Amino acid sequence: MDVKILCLGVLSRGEASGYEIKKAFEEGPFSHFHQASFGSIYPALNALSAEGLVACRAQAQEKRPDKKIYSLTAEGRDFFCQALTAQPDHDRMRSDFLFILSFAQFLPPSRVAELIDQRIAWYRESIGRMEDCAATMSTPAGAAFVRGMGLAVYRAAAEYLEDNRDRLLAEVSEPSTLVAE
Amino acid sequence: MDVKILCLGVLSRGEASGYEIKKAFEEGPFSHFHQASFGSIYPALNALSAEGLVACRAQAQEKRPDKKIYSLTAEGRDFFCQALTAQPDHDRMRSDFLFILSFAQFLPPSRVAELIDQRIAWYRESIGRMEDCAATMSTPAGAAFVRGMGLAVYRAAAEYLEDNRDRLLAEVSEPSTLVAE
DNA sequence: GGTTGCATGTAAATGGTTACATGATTGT
DNA sequence: ACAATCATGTAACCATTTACATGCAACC
Repeated sequence: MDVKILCLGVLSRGEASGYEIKKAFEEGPFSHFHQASFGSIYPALNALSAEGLVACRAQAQEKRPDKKIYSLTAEGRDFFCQALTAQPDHDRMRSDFLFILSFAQFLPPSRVAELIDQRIAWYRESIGRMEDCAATMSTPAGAAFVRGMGLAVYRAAAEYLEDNRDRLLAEVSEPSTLVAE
Repeated sequence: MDVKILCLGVLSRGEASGYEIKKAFEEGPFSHFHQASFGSIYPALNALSAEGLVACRAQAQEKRPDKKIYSLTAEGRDFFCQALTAQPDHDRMRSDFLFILSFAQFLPPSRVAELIDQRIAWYRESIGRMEDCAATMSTPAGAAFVRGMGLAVYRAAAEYLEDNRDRLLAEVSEPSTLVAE
């Protein structure tokens, strides 16, 4: 499942420029489970164009580069639907936050507190954004379901951090309690 | 935060071979938020050895290649602790499952059901393994905290899928309900 | 007789990010 | 004055995965 398929997915929801596709991965409905940079999106769009899976229409703009608005062709839609039937790869997650935190005993407790507090704030902010998005935009059933799952997971993560923060701090501050029992 | 640091992290919990380090990412305490393959672990270990951050002791084995058991040196431990103080990168997650599911309306409902059921089974299995792991092994405070967070998140994900599965299936089976309201 | 587990390693290919190049407009 | 937003694109670089190479033992 490469960037080309991801672009087709964004375009299946309506025409868009490369710039707008990037935003879909940065802030939009895909932001919490996929990402792509300009350096991969623009070449992907050119390749898709060459393969006839997307159509490109240049919209002239004053004092800016032409905005290239891409849309799915019939072949592109078929290709995308077929790609969706493939068995999904395992999720890949890499969290330096969790890695670092799993060695909390090697860090000063104040740093552990800071890391957790930063992360809680980040989750709360993301949750807020996703709720706004849910309230504002009408979303197809699948996307709404996935957003709901993202919300459920982020809420669980934030709650866990809030509920267990102080316990961890106590444990890393007084390691004797662990050894004593 | 590259594979070298990840290896140092595993080794900070005790000496291990490359093969055992791989297992830590496959089944062990890091499996739900990081991964690494042999092709990256073995070169990383050689580089760390050359830099003096790990020591290597070959354990002869009959009819098998020597098992190379690595352990942290004092410099390795310092280096690792310093690396932990860096501000963690943003988590990167890529989930083809969520991507595909967000286009559920393009798939046959039976396939949507299958995808969700597979995923629920996967979460339940992972949760079981993590609970066993928690019951069996004594873990440092940080690692226990992180595992608890993994459990909380996986449970929330599995529950969401269980609770909302049928609603999504109804929506993708009768799209008229969405349009009608 | 085939797969899985143990055990290490290399080379090629992949797939992607980062940095660069360009440039006007709007906001602080 | 400086940063951010809009807008596209390329090239160099990077890290990692995949496939290959080797080989025995145990299990089914």
